[in-house]
Amino acid sequence: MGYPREQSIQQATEVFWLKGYLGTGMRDLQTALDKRPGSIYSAFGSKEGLYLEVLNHYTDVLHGQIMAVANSDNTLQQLREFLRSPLTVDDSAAHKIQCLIVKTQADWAELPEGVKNALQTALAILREAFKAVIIKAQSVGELPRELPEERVAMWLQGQFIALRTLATSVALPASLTWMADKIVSDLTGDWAQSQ
Amino acid sequence: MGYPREQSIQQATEVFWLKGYLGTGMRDLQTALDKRPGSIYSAFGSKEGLYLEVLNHYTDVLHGQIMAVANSDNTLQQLREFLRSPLTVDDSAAHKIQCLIVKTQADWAELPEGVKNALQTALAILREAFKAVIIKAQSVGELPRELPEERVAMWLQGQFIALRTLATSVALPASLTWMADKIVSDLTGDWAQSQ
DNA sequence: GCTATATTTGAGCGATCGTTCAAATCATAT
DNA sequence: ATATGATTTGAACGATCGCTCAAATATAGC
Repeated sequence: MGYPREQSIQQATEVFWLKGYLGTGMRDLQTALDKRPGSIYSAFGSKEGLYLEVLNHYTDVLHGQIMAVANSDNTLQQLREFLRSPLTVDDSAAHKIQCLIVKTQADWAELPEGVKNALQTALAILREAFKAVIIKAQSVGELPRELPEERVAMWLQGQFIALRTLATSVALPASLTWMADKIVSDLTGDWAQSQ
Repeated sequence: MGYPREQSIQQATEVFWLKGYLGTGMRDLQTALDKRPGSIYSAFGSKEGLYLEVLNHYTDVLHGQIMAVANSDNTLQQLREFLRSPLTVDDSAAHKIQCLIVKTQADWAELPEGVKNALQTALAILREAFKAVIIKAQSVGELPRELPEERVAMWLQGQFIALRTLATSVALPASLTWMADKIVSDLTGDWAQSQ
């Protein structure tokens, strides 16, 4: 019975993504999964346990997207499209633009210790994927070799966070795609002065 | 009796900033303000009413800081220091790094309508202040006149958000000040290619 | 000192929170 | 068909949520 578990995680992702960790109640999850509390608790242990599986799945998907950029040729072109891809969606899915990790981080002080640790890990994993993009771009000659990869990776993760956060409150897609382009442009910009 | 009201707002700011809107309970506020529920409700009407005053005060302060940059000479130098200023604090005040507006935005789907509107307004006000910085920098010749001011202002707001968000999870101040410098550098970078 | 007004107190309201668990139901093998 | 084990059900627990309001207290004018 492994399949309904995957399905439950996806349905739970919808709810946590829309309402956040604190904002999501077990009764919201019961409705979304169409399961009664006992089933959910026997399958996932707790609200925290279910969220951790949701977060893992979310991180896996995002990690896959970024690594696809890193494994492509013309890395920067793929990065540009990755940054641009989900900036405009219909209103019913608007909540899926914001980064789920950042969204959950906002509740930091009230989160269970396990969730806090998982968020830190997820951020580090994705930062590593961004670093892989930088290194790949260097290896194909699209970026200079002497970049500080760690810092640029953090910077790029910040750009991703900024884009997704702005996209939830700025209703001008043209401005956002312009910004996505500027990010790639700033990556390839003159680095001598900022070393 | 205007003074204790100011004081209450500051104490409430501490709590909302630490715990977020959903994460803050009336009992947290009762403890922080050292007031019983009736007093708080007669002074502010509701949890939402108190939060709105907190948000206004926060926005005023931040707006003042950004406009001080816009009203200075050597605008870009001041901007650089504004971006760098609060990136390293002692752990007990770590929550004050994150932008309170962005933090509250994370609870979007569960917020009262009045709070949602106030957040949108606050973001727009601060974006306008960032635009004033851009225009001032143009007027003193630190930035080219032909910039798309609206978009650059949005981009700069995004950079601010990214810096403050990263600062809550990345424990390397040197990387963050490096990023602050890069932001100013990217502002003055070559713009011909990204138009 | 006394009265009138403003403010604060704190017990407690109904609703919802995450969670539990005995009982009912489903699945499988003989 | 029937017994056995796995799964699901749903009522209900104690705790906490935002909030109310009659009573107690503080303040001000005369």
